Amino acid sequence: MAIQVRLPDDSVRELRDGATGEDLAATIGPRLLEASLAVRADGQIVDLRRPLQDGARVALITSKDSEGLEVVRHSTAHLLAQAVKNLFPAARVGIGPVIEDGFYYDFLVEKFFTPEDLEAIEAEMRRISGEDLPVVREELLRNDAVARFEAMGEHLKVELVSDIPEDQVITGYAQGNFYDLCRGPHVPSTGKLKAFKLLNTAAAYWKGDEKNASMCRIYGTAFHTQKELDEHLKRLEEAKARDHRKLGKELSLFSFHPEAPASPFFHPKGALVYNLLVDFMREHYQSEGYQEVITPQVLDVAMWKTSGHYDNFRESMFFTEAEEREYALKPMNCPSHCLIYGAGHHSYRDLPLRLADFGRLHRYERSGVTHGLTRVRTFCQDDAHIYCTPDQMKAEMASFLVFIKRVYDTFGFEEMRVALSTRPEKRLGSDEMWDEAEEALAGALREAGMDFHINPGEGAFYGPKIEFQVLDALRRPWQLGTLQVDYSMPARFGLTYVRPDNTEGQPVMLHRAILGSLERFMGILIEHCAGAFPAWLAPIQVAVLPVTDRTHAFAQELGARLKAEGFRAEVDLRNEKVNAKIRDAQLQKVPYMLVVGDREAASGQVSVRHRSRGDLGAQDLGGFLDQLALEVRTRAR
RNA sequence: GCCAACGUAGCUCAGCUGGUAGAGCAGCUGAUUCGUAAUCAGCAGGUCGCAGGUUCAAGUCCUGUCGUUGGCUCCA
Repeated sequence: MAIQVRLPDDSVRELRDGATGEDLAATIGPRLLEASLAVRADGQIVDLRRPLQDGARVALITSKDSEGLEVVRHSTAHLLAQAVKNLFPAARVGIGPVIEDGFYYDFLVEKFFTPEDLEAIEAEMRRISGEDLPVVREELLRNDAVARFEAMGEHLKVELVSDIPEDQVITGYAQGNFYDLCRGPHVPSTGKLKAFKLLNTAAAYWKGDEKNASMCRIYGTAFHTQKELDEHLKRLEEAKARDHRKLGKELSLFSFHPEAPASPFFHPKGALVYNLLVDFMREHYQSEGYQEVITPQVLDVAMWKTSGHYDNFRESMFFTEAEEREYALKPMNCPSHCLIYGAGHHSYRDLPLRLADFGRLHRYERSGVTHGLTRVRTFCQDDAHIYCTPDQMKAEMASFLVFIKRVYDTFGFEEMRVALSTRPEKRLGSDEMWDEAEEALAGALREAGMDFHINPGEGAFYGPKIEFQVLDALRRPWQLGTLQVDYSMPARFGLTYVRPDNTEGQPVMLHRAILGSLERFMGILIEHCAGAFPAWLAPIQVAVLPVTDRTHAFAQELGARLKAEGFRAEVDLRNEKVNAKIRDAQLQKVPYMLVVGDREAASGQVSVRHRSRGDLGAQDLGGFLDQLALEVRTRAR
């Protein structure tokens, strides 16, 4: 008996019955056999030593294929578990899946692993890899699996076995003295695993439930080649260098203080950038037909009960009390806007009414979840609510989609990912309302030709939402904007408008933000541009650097001129060499430096240095001013 | 909130097994007048996050607490 398999180049190869991917590789060549990690058979990736089916389309996966990476990472997770069991026999293993940039494995241990432990574990992994142990798959009967893991004392694995559906084949993998419950597939032997690194430890609950035992999670990553691993590690270093918390300190943008945990204090330079971002949005609001409002910080709890926040959002709110009346700090602006809407009569002719608000919001975030500027307890959104008739909703959504694209483009966020979050369990309103709202959003995206995926159950309590993600310079995704449909809040606040036929209708409310939280956006922007803000946002746009104190007067004149022209300039009169002044301006990421010495004082010109383009030579001041003005006005990146 | 780690001068960090706190940068003063990423010298700067405890003696050990970090979970 023989079987036939079809290779990627459509050639057909005949093999003996029961032949495996390994056999196939061997028939093609020893080098391919050596390089093979797994095999893709009819679209599914399986172990190299699994028998192939007659007629299957097969492809051998080697380190050249990106899709083998998951197999490598998963096998490296097993390697990690084996090393841990060798060094810490008392450790009990949990789960060890592949994640976006690597893998992790959870261990139940008495004492948490230290960084030194991690090094020892990694060394042990290298030793085991050097032994090149074969990785052997085995199918198990349910009872045998339970008995086996019980005998090993791996009670967590026993628990996992019982969670496996009845109709599923249970498999285990052995490598040397290590045995693990696993679906696979895996590399054929531990020697295939060479390029890996353990990164850090963290606590995690068994099955992610905080009622369960806390385990020690080890994160690591693995690649096909050392070169790819090194590149990845370099990227991590780069991300660390761009960390907005570090840059925020270095560039004196903001600070944090225990007196107000997780609440940023913006220093003059940070506040400047912050306000420029607000100005930028205001400018767009002008042309997009938004009107700005200002609403209170502290509002009666009764209103939060009306809006539904009290029942659905209470655990994220701050409360206060005066004259025996209970108040809450606003976590959102929407109810206030409903009060404004409700303060007058509205005709269909008045709609859409677009109310924007840069009000400060406070949300109680549990300690431990906060992070720099990206997750804080007080922030401000480029928030707005659009009240419109059901007929107008579509057009409003469409123009918003154009608007948001334009804004992201300004910052160089060219790639956008879109997700539609649908009804959560805890929600207001009827199922029909949710059907309609979800369909409206999906329809708007389809008409705009935007691809999106669905996050089931992730919507806000008052309505479904579109979430807009951008990719930063390091291609890390960040969620910024949102567009939400809300029928509930207008109903709860009894909002109405008069239709052309003089009957009363209920407006639809769209919640929308583009930058999201200004705080968070600033953090993301800092990391995106590595602290080197585009000229229009740079706290200092021009540093004037006199070479000697003979040119101080000329430098000060220049500084005054720049300021008079509306630029943010600083003159460095310190008793330092020009090299030192340049260095400091570079470190502060100042876009332009004007080096002025005797030559410039005599000619009246300026020597321009750009922070990334270097020395641009001498030019007339007028030319420089025009060019900078253009750069600022167009918000060039 | 939970688990773990960390908290020393404005910043970055050193301070081994307990013996009475140190460097570089920044700052101040002076010298130097210099051409595209750090001129030299001197001075000053700390109740070692905070509160207890152990000890003859605590930055160091223990307990509590606050904050930060990495995660869990949640989210803009």
